[in-house]
Amino acid sequence: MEVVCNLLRTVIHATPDDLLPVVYLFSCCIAPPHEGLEFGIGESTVLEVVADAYGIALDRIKEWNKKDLQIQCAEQTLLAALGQAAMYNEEDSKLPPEVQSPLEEVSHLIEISEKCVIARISSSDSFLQGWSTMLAIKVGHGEAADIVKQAYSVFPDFDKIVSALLTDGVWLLPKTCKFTLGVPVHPMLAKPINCVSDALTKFKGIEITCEYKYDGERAQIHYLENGLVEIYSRKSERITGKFPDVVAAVSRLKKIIVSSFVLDCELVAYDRAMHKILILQELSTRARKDVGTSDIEVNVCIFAFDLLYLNGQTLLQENLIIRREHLYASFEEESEFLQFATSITSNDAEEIQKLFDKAVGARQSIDIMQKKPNLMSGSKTVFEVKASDLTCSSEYPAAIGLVNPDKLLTFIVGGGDFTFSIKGSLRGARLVAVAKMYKAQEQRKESNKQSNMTNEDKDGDEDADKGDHRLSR
DNA sequence: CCTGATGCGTC
DNA sequence: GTCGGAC
DNA sequence: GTCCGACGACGCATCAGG
Repeated sequence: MEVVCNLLRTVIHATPDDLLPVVYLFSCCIAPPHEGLEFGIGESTVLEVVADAYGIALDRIKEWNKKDLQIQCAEQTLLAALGQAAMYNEEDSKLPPEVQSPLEEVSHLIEISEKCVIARISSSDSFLQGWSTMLAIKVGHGEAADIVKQAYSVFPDFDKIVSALLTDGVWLLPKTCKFTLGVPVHPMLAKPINCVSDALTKFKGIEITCEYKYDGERAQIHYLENGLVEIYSRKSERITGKFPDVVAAVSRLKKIIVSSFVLDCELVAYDRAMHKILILQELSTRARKDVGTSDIEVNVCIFAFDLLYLNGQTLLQENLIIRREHLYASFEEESEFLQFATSITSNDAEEIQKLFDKAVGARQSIDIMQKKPNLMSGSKTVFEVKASDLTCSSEYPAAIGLVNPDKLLTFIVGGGDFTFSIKGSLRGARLVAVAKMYKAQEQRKESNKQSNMTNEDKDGDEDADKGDHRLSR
């Protein structure tokens, strides 16, 4: 924590322009999730790079990978290893004496990087903690962390948040970075419990509200003033192209008075002839890219359960009951296309149990959930902000670097930038960059080691490491 | 052109 | 989505 | 309790190889 704090402090003082890259470095991503920028590096890629960098046959690497090497979380591992390797300084650059073969060296790097990654990621939002702690120190207040977290949960865009922080400071953050149409807010997730009575115990004395949790795909639908529609998935990926029918339905079924909205809903496969909900598996057979309205085979019904934004104004500060009223008032139900999620508000155990049984009995794939207490008690705090809301997507946990708009891939490591221009396809270009990076690092270490070894022992594959190089935790 | 391996998203 | 370990 | 990783099933998208 202190290290993170000092790092950020130093960056802000010395090279404020680097703050954004550093923030991305810490937050394990290269762009806001809805922009769809990804590294696209998987396990096989890592193996290729490793093979290439060491001049070892790919087949052999693959064999090792099966048995001894245990490369997991490929992208995270490799990138972290690269970053860590690049950060070696004179004192630290010595490999342990037992590390002899290239394979062991790779394993060693992976091991180091694993620690690095764990240290960073396992403290949940260490980046934000450091951030906010630092800011809190700066302004002599302990609330900074919450403000930053709140801002990010509602407006997950570091580009804007960082620049707003630098120019206007943390206290204005709620104003400079607020919920914005077209930027998906982190969805509120349900938390599993064992039975209805557990929930009642937990929420004792608080009025609660319950609703069906339909078995489909979570969607957050943004409708802009100009009629443009965007749909975002649970992980804030833009999935508009997968659901042209939903775009049409939502445009048609919004009431006249509605000029813009953000609808939180579940997209459920639906048999319109039979008026029947279909299982999730049916939904998953839909094509995903550039779907035309005419070639849709599996229809969906929108089960709407929340309205986060309406006619130019956020509803996030309202409680769930109010938001529901807005929801009901803003759309026409049409059973084949859009339905409101079945719900009741009650603290009577039997009534709730009845709804639960109905959900289970009538439609096997539907269960029931309870919203968070502050959402149903009329509290002003609508979207509870937790550390988990800030967790980066697990898919790309350790992106070291970022892709600039001008198509440069930049690695920010070891106090220096390594920039490679992108040629050809993005994917291929990234691989080249990674490979170059790796080789450059190799050379650096080579010259550091000097005295040791005449050359890399390319054939040093004998029995590799029996030690525990696995990435266990 | 088809096919299997791989990647990656959904739950 | 579930599970279980760490705090 | 909370957080966060590992884990599983499934199906589309993509691409290398035949």
